[in-house]
Amino acid sequence: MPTRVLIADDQAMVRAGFRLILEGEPDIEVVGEAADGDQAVRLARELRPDVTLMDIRMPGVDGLRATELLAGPDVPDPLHVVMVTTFGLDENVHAALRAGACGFLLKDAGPNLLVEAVHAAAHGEALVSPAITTRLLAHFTRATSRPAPETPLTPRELDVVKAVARGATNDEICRSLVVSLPTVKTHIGAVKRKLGARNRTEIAIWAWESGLVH
Amino acid sequence: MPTRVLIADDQAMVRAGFRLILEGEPDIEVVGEAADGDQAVRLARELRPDVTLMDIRMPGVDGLRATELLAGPDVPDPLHVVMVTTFGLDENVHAALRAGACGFLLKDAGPNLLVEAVHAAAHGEALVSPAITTRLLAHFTRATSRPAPETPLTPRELDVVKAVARGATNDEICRSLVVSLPTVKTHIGAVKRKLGARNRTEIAIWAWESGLVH
DNA sequence: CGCGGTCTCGTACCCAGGTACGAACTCCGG
DNA sequence: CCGGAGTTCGTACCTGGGTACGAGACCGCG
Repeated sequence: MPTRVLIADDQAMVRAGFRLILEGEPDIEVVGEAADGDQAVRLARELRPDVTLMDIRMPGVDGLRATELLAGPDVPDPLHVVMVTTFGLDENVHAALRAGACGFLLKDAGPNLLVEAVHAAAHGEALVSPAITTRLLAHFTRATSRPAPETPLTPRELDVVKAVARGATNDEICRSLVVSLPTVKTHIGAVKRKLGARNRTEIAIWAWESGLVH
Repeated sequence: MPTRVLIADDQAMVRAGFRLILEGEPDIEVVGEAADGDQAVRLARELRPDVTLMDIRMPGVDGLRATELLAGPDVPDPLHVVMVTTFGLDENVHAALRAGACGFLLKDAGPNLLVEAVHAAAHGEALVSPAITTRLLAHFTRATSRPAPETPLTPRELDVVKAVARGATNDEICRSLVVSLPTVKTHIGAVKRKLGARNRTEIAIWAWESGLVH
């Protein structure tokens, strides 16, 4: 059985283009079109397509809200929504992922990627435009690797930093590491010097940025 | 001018398959093959291909180390490396991205994705297999979306939270928001109640987890 | 208009957090 | 064997953070 696709975009030319591309595939069937978010939600609920291609910017209810209604965290059986947009601004990407989208394509992505994204989404998997993936990965690696304090932290200091980054108080730390309170303060003082932090909150921030904790 | 590609995989059949797929494209040229990591590094340095397809598991120097040597953070002019593997274990993905790879494909990805990934990598952009992207996004959204304080924060409280998440002291906050110190304390008190935070560090952590700040 | 929520400010108090010393002990490498 | 680094602990002091009130001003809404 073919993959059933719903196209939601306010521009008729875009819808026609998508339909043309997708109907060239034997195992894809376009089951409907919507011109605004409201229509998209109603049609999607009625047709239950395997994949919904959703433009972000649409009159009335926009694609973001529509996606939330169809694939958001509170929806019982969420649909697979692939966001489509002309520009890949970061806020859009964040918001789209937050809303439950399982893909994010730029309109200049080319027919191949569109088809592949539909196939991936049909299996509940995600495909994202290369340009956006690049930024996503940058985000990911930036958030996952920032080592190098000029003078390295000692093992014990790392223990303290991790605890601070979890929001622990000095009292909790000294009990969890089985040392005295002055010891904890000593370590924290050393860490602050080494990292150039002015208070424990900045230590926690550093730990998060450097991927020491998740 | 065509995109010049180097293929590094210990299995000759896989190399042949890739070559067949890629040479079907008019604007892609396979300039070399390597059967292990050592060979891959030497060939890549000599040929300077636009894109290197690199298997993770290879005899001797593995794909991860080879990628580090070709695209790692300390390399002056890094090459574009796309990792290829049969299974997409998370540790591999992390390590590959850390090593400087700009793409990550599963071998069962299909010809289309392979071609698209090479095109993307040639432009310095990244394409990742849908199955892996799914997990990557899960990772991303898990780390980026934890909203829903039972009672929502007011705009002014959000201002304070952002400042706290930057590591600001109460004194700095009250000067940057042009209010008095007691006002800042009031807001922070309210935020702590709403978020169930025990101190300002936990507020900062919440802000980071919820994607309020980067 | 009256009500509720938000933002603002004040005063007062307490304690956790941070600073500044000094001083043991262990372990390791030159 | 000796020096340095790391870890531990102590005492004393000060500041910033957090709590607990109360209260006035503003604004939107029924």
